[in-house]
Amino acid sequence: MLTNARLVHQPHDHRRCIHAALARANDLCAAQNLRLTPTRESVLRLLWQSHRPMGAYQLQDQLAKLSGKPIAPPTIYRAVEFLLKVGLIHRIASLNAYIGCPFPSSDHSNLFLICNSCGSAAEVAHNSINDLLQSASEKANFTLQDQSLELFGLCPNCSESQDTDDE
Amino acid sequence: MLTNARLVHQPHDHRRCIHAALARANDLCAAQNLRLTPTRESVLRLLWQSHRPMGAYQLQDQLAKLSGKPIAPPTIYRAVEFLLKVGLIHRIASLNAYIGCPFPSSDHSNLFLICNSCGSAAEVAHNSINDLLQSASEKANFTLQDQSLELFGLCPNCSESQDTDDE
DNA sequence: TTATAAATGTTATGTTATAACTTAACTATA
DNA sequence: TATAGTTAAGTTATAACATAACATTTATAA
Repeated sequence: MLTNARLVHQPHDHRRCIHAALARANDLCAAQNLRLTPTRESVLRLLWQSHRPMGAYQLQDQLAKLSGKPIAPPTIYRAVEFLLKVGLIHRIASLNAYIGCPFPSSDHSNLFLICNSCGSAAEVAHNSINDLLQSASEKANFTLQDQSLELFGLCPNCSESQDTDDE
Repeated sequence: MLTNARLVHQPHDHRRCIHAALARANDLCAAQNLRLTPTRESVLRLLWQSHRPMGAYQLQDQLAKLSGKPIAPPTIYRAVEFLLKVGLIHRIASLNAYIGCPFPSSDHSNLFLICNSCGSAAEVAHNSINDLLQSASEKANFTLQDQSLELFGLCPNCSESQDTDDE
């Protein structure tokens, strides 16, 4: 099982997350002869500013601030499209939002644990879940190609504070 | 395991699907003292015209045609909101679309098998999957509240024709 | 019957995403 | 180092999805 759940839900030196993500991105693009252009890198960096998914128009605002000039939606969507294709980020369909992938080079299908309270999203790649989904598909003669698995609830931090609030 | 996968992917007398869905809706609303108004019933009926999810603006077009007068988006979204709340329909997040629920009275969390080729969507409520998701959540100290599980691929019919196309 | 709540109509607008066309920047080859 | 080919980015407009806010109508029950 591959996951960043512990990390996401604990205090940590987040600069390391950002740094590692950018290093992985550089490696991955170099290996595939793809160009991690300034715009693409900026969008990736923005998505790694936190462990919360960001929408395209949030990215637009922030990139506009960073670059000091107006940015049009297609600029964002193109960068996002590239990063998705390479596997450096994921789309969270139920939020219309995007998040950095913590293990982009491993071929994995993923599950997200999204906190209804703080908005954090942790990624889990769980073989037994994927196997079970695969076998359920097979039972229905369904040829599985892609998946979007999003669980909503309370992360460890938020469910604790929820408990104490309720007293 | 509760599913309508067989039915969805086989030729069948679809009038029975529609009829049964409306009967269930009437029962369910009667039992809870809720009003299945003409608009709500029309939207539900439209969603049961096929086993493919429909978007809000498709519903708007069709309802306008049916009723012979223009329909504004809020009309659709209100009907959809009601039907979702009662559990008569589901939202498919990755498609921004809605589909009738084949077993609205059973408390279930669901998984959709969505065909990339014909657009059909079958619903599966699979205890072992839900248990596994629950236990994966627990392992991460995550309090599971809701889920959106959407599998994409080829339905039995379309994967067959795909095979023969490829020869 | 009238007060109340529930549902619908109406207008406007917010939010997310893409089409279509132009310009600029990189890359490779002669 | 020109030049053509390709990829990326800029620009404008608009499509597609969703909701806010307020007015009106319809159902229901006191």
